[in-house]
Amino acid sequence: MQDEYNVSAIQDKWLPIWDQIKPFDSGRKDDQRPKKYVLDMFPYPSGDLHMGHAEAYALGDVIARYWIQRGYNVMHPIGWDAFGLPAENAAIKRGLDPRGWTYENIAQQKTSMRRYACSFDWDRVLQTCDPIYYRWNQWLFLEFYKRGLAYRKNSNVNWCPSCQTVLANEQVVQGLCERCDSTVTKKALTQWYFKVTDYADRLLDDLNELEGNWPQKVITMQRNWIGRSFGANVKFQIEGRGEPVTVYTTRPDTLYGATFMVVAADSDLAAELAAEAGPDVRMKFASYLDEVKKSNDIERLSLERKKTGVFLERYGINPLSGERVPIWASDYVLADYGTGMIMAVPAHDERDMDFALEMDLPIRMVVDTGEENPEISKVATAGDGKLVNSGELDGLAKKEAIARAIEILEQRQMGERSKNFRLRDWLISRQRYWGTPIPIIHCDACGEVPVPTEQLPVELPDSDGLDLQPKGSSPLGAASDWVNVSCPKCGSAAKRDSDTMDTFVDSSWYFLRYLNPNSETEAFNLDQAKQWAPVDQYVGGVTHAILHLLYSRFFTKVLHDMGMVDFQEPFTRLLNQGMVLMNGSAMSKSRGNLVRLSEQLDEHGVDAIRLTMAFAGPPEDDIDWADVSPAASAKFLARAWRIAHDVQSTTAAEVESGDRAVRSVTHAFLKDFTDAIEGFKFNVGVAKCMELTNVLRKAIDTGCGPADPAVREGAEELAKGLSLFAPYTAEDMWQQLGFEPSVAQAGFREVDESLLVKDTLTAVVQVDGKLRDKFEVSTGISEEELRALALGSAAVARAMDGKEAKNIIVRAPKLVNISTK
RNA sequence: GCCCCGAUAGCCCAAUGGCAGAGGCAGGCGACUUAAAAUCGCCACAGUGUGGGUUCGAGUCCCACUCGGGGCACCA
Repeated sequence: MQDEYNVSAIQDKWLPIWDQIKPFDSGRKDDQRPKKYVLDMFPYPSGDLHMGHAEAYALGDVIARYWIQRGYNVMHPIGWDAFGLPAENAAIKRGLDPRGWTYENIAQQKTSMRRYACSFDWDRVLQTCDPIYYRWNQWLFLEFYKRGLAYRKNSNVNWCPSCQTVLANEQVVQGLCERCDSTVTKKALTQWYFKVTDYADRLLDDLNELEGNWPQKVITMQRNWIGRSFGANVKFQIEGRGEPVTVYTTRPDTLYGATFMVVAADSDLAAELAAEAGPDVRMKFASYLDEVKKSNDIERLSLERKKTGVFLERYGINPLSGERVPIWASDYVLADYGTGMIMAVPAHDERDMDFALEMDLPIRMVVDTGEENPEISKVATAGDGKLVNSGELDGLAKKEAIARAIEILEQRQMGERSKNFRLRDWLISRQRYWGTPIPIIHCDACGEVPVPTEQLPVELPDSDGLDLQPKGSSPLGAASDWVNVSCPKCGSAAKRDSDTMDTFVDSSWYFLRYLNPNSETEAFNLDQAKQWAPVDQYVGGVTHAILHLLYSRFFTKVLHDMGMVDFQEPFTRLLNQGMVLMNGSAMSKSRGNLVRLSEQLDEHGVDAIRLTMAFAGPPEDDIDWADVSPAASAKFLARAWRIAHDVQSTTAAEVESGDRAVRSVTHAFLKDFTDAIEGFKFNVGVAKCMELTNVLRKAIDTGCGPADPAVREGAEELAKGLSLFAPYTAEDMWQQLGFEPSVAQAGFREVDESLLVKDTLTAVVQVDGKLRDKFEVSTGISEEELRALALGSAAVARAMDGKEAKNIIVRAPKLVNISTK
């Protein structure tokens, strides 16, 4: 046993011992402990771990280790989100095989993670690029397909010219590619989709159950993203067209104010309406459409941009007023929202107002909101008010008018109540190599034919000889041995679908795969799912607030409907950790402010870095590495270690006979520490450990001395508390105290409430809210006694300065407040 | 433009409506030492972004504003 705290020695010493005793094995059949599933978002293997990983895994580990310490059977697995573009791009750049590159990175990260001493169950590791994993992506895809939840359609999709692949809506941020920041363009392509919109209502409504357990921010972002609105579908007859067209509006009350209609320029309907107009219109429309197609989302969404459009010289008939309204085509109406056509009410909609002003179209106020008449002010009013100029709706308030308008439309069979979502279906096919092949075979005779499940997995062909350079179509198409197959239905020559799946498919259900990551016979075991799932605590960055979390929620609901899981939400609680910054900005090589994790670990030790991460502040806040001091963390750990080292009583010491004041501090620590950790206030938890350390130091040096059993009791609980942040140090302390490993499972002492009760405390007297006197009183003092004491105080009399006490509030035993006003 | 979160000491951060300070960093002083490091001890520093309000009492609750961060933003 060493006499000095030696960081590198204890790191080398404990790792092999933990490997042997496996304190974090969650797979024991006879385990009687209650269950807890703690999950960290799995990493992408793009090189070694960095500071951001170090923070995330330090915090997740605090939670996992806390519940182990509290006697739970904690499943805390890790794996790798191993498919995806970065591996492929890096592989292309270096002329390597993406597979080899990926597995090398995984090996390196795994080594780093083990050294970082995360409480992972290393028997549950998964890698999404393993056929044994992605086979079940394919199986799930086919199950979705069977249920009509996976389908192919042709539409204008987001296209990243740099990545040379399509993107899901969620992957386009401000018109830019989420990955590479290129400007995203549109392209008409036939692509695979998952029908998330079928689940839109549930995805929105079930957010209510997460309230309080997920960060409000994430819930709000998901609500915005799903974007449900209620309104009405309204039919307008079109002159010279047999069928009426339907428009969606949230304001059917303003129907009488509809002075024109607008159809999305890039919609089929616009093309049709233009085609049947005069040659003049056809020409103007064609050139306008050309321009619209050239512009990208950034230009389209620019606020300064003037509205543009073409009058189609066609007219619709207002179903309520019978009025004839002109139809325009414009790009400010979206083809893929609602019906791609709107009724425009410039008086009460800012966008329609802008268009009306631009094109000199009439404005008619139909809701008097009390603001200036929009016909004059040229400013649209959207608030509540009284309906005017609206026939049978006149005099009604907005809400009643909406209901009444829908009622009338329904009576006349010219419309009905309706709702719409901002959420679109999830585009899942990608024209890249390093992903899960879509298990469909295209046959000229039979069409889309699912690969029979017994033929799964459809393994990725070797990348040898394939050109992985992005070129707009999947590299797999060129793997002729692989792509050419016979149709499973009719046997004639057919081709495999050569696209691969979005990697967000992989991560949408991985938390269930951890239950039995090596199974060849099922995606996950249903009984195991009953036992372990859903995830009790999920930990990860807020960057996945929409994408990954929405998709996982969608998958969970589908799996629920398939009868495979008995819950509807995958992640019961969610903690979003912040980022690690340096001098106020994100670390990057190009900024020159990169802090290397490996160097930090070498310099200060694993425990000090982990502790620094936990102590820096609330977990959801960003950590500026310039503001924290890993050296100070190391110093504190040495100080804590010496406490254990200095203890002179044996494990047989009777704590009851120990110094009461020290014991009282230890038990208060147990209570406060527990509260802090459960409330995610890890920084406070660390501070409590420091406080206890300070008290024990004093007790040893100048108090009851190192042989007092109370000091041992305190040191033991300190080691257990520290085990959440600094596993090596804590384990070594535990050994210094005479115990066998592992401290991770030692379990906190029960809080002895009787030790928390104090005989006396300091009561304070305020005069008009200001502190004027204080004195020691018995905790059992009565209100009358305390009042008398306060009124008898000379300091209080001075403060009252002869004024009369108007009101005396007594809160025995702590406080008296005398007001004189 | 709309919505959300935040603002406490030189810095990072604590504080069930009840004494503004738990903890740390940086700083100062002292003990130990031949000296330094390490260690140990002690000290100082703000009245809580601004202005109102509720209350016996407000960092904490309410309203308005300023600044900072984040989200959404032609979705009819």
